[in-house]
Amino acid sequence: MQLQPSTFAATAQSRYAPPPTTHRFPADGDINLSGVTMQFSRDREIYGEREPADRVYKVISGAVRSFRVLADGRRQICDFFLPGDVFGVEAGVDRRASAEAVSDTVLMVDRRSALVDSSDGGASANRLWAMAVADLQRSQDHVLALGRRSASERVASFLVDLARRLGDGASVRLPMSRQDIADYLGLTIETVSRAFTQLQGAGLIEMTGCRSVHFCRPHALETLCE
Amino acid sequence: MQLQPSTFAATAQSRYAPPPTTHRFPADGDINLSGVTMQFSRDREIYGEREPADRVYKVISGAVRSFRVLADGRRQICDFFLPGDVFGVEAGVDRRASAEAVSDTVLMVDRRSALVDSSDGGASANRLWAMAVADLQRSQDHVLALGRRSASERVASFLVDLARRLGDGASVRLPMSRQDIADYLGLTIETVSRAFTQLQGAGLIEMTGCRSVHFCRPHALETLCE
DNA sequence: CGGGGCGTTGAATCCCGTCAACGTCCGTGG
DNA sequence: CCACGGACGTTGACGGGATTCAACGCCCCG
Repeated sequence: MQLQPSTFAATAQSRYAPPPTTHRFPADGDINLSGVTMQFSRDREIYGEREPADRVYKVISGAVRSFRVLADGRRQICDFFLPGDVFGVEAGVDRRASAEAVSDTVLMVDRRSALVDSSDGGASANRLWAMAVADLQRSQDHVLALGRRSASERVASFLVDLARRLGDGASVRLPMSRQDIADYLGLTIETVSRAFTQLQGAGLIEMTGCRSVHFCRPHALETLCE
Repeated sequence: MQLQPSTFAATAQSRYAPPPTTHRFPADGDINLSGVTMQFSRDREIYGEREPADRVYKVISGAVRSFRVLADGRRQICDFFLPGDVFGVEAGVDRRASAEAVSDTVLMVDRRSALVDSSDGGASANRLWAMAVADLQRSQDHVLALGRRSASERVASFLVDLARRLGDGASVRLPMSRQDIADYLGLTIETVSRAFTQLQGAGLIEMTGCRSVHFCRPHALETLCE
């Protein structure tokens, strides 16, 4: 991991670049990081598998994917991190996944020890525990989707989750490509694309641009997710 | 949740009942529970979804499945807990999954508060955090398997994982039914069965009884898992 | 001997993956 | 200005792996 130039590289195409979003509700706002910010241009690696897990991050703007790859190149995205999310704490001594910037991204970085060895009588340790439990619950939702949902149901629950985290409840702007969505949902880009058109055909969503989704019947969409 | 009679019900068929196994390595032995033991006969509920998460458990003998079900009855097993494992800590105020005894099972139970509000300056909170992180890593392995592995690969990695936890490295005795395995791996019982015969046909395993697996080429089996 | 629980096997079906073609948008450069 | 190329997304045709539906075998037990 190294410092990036302070201006983004030209890899970001304006067509796909989302308007800069900043989390309105500082859900993890009580986590104080040192205030050092770093910028990562699209597809830039933040950390790699098996590297020492000595830093923690908070997303200021942009988006991050955490993933693992099998020996033959199959990739599984474990989670996306969005503005306001803290990540990099969910590890032992070494990383078990890689992390990359989905789009041009600004992160706040701190040494992990700043969170771990605090002398506040266990309060911060409790906070770390709560964060790990929240990550675990997200991961188990993921397991449920991958194990027991159809392609369209996976896409629907993905959209609902994304809308809760950065949408206004009626629409979302997707920060990631179809390939990223496919690798998160255990599908292929073609199947993801077909699921979108299928949900649109059912009158559940409307695509206003391939990265912008409007929810026509939010309740019906949530019903698909159990 | 209520106390079970001290003798097991007759639901356990001797044919499938594994020999009582007790973890030889007390991996979580530093977690001191109160010493109250409870017995659960096969398929008995330990706790249900949405119940208050006020107790923690440690498996003494037997096995436990943690699972969630969709509205239409599809079931996804999130994890199995084996002798030595501590579970029930991985929750917020309410349970997000149900837990049942896979076979006749003995648990040690304690109030969750006994672990959480300790006054040891955060040492126990750190231990809780480490446990949650370990659960998270297991869950992410699960995500990888469900998202990007074929049926045979899932069964292979399941066997390898199980052998590491309660086998002797060369063979395992499965505590759970084909239906449980299927619901853990996101498959059907028929597909699981075919994967077993396929692995056997490839000379990787040998079935000595449908609940007993011998590893003919352990290294080749692990290679299948990445 | 008959019945039920559990597991295996076979045949047909279906959903998703694979392969390919095409469309769109954007940037580049003649 | 338009031609060209590349990245990304969509759609269609086809094939394959998993599911579905069904039959059968095994074992235990009444």
